[in-house]
Amino acid sequence: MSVESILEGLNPEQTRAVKTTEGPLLVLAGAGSGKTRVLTSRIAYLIEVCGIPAESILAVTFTNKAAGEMRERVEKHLGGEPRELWLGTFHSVCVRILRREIGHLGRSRGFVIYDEGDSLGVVKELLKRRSLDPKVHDPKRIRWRIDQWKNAGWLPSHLAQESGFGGDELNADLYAGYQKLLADSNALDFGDLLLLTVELFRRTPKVLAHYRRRWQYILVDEYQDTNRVQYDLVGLLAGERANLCVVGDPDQSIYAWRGADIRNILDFERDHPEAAVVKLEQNYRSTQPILSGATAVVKNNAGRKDKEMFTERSSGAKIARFDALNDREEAQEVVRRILSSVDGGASFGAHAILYRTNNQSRVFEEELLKYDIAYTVVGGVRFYERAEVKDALAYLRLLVNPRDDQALRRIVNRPARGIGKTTLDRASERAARGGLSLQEGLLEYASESGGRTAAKVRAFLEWIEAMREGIKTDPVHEIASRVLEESGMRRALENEATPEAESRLGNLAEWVVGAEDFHLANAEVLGSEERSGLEIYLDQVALIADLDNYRERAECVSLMTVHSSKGLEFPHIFLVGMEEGIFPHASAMSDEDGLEEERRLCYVGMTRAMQTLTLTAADERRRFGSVNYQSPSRFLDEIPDEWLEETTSEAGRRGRYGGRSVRSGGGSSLDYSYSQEPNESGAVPEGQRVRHAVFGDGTILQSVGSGTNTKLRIRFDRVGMKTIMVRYANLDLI
DNA sequence: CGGTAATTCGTTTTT
DNA sequence: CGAATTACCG
Repeated sequence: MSVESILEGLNPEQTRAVKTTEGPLLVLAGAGSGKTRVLTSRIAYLIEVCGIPAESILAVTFTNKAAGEMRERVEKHLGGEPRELWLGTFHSVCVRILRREIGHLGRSRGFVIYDEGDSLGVVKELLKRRSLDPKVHDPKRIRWRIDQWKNAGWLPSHLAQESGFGGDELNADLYAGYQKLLADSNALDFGDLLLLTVELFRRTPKVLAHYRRRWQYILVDEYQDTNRVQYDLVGLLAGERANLCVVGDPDQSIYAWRGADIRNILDFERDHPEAAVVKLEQNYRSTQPILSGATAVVKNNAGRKDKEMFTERSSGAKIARFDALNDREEAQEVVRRILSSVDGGASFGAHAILYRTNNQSRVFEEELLKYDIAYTVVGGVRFYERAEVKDALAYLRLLVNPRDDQALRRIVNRPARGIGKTTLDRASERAARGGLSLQEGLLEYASESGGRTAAKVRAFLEWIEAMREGIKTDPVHEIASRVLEESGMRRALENEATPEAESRLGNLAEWVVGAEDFHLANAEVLGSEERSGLEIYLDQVALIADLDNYRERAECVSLMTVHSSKGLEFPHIFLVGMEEGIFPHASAMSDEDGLEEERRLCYVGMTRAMQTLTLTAADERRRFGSVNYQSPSRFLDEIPDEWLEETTSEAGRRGRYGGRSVRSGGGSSLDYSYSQEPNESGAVPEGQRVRHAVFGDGTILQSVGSGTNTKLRIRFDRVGMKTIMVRYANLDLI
């Protein structure tokens, strides 16, 4: 591969960022400025042009998705991915290091990774052992506090030397206890992965020297979102005179709540006085109104590093603003606009609905369902966090690590096998007293007492032991199906015979397929690895965020939080719920820092849009069952009129609300009830001609289901076949 | 012990 | 309002 083809199509600044390979480099890359392109070209340039061996390069991102995208593009440049190149998330890189080196910290290399739920379980267990009332000492808050400490780089052992625990003696003590419990279970939580890697490097200079020598070139993506531990980690690896390239955009720093410190990027030049700085200011994504509108908002932040983005897409629609009466109408209007955009030739997949908080997705989902529009929700209840999938995974975890108390707790009685709370409490007590794992506690209990329950416990433990046969060698999906069969999970769900159970079975089937995909994708590597396929699989799923699995499907509207949308782009963006208290969120409104982060978040959301951007707000919003009165977000006022266009809905004002002027008509409030037409009983004559507000006229072909869940298969003259819920659809008989 | 009824509780954003 | 945890009875 030639220099020319690597640099082809890059603008002068991008080229400079690629070619400045020696010494520290700060790339300030605005939204849509081709940052990923620069990073991947740089890797290709280092390898192909400078002749740097791939193993000397480390590239770190925040999400697996970003890592995957980079990997793909590097492959394209180089015609194959060099195996020795380390390219991954902070967390996955740390896991890889710890799997080799954690012995230096006196820990076992066979550790499991605890997710947030597991970690909360540990806190609860700890409170129980300390006889502390969870009502008084909120487990969630304690877990959060511990997590903050970890993000800030504090271990309990630092307590003596430092004052960072700030008089919070009880929590500091609980933190120590929490770490002890984790260690007893041979488990690490997310924070530990980073924190212990830093600790490892600090305590064993020999190990640090090894990795430092290896990685002569380090690249860090999204540097503005690094927290203290990540900053330390990068600093340790890069050393004094590092070829360290960090890429980021201070305006897109949106993770302060997770410990990210925007100063890491703002102070890069102070940390590395000899650093070169490249600013990428050309936006290749958005039209002028979108870019200008978004920039105008973020410019209201004080202490901002100035940066002037520009675009050559000077034409384009203004930013649309729509004020709805309530959240329902807001959703209806958004869906209506999506449909009309699709009528105009766009695909559903070109549209994304972005909101501040996950719970806002609900109304939009309902509306999309009404019109039978396919959609995907990113985040919310993630696949690997669904109860049944977590259960199944817990079985696998327990097979690998008998000391995984949280996994055992989860599945010991699922499906019900007569080992209930009391038994578990007794076992747990023994475990606490004798310093045993929960499984050992159970064993002790079962061998010391007779009776029916003890027999059941023995049977269960023996079964688990038997299941451990072959887990080192068998393909993951085979172990997975074995667990589903033999544990009785599958049978229990089948016997339930409810739609929920049905969907769970579906999820589990999908899970097994996923495991098989894993096996196939890694088949050639697995034999040569020291660790078993199952172990590697468990590492991987532990670090998967929902976004990582997200594949854009051309026919699907995407729904996600603004946070999740970072790094993505869509031709048409709907940024919804633009109201005080929601966006900016109430919890961030009291201090200036919080407000500025919200503003950056707003900037991130707006700059996802390529062609059109629609901002919506509602006057009334249902929350906790009661109605709240909302006022429009201050961010709306911060967009100059020149780029903004207020629009009203045609269809929304007519017909549906009986021609009432819903806005200025003087307090007539829209009720939430749905039209029940064609009739209440749901008995709809097939062949009946109907008129739909959006789809137009059509003929009913089939009626499925009964009561409020009746669905109609309708062939519309204009848009073809649709399946529609009677309960929701506003149908008129004609 | 296990299922159902009652009550409580909550909403930020996530690797 | 709805999910999730707890209380209670069979």
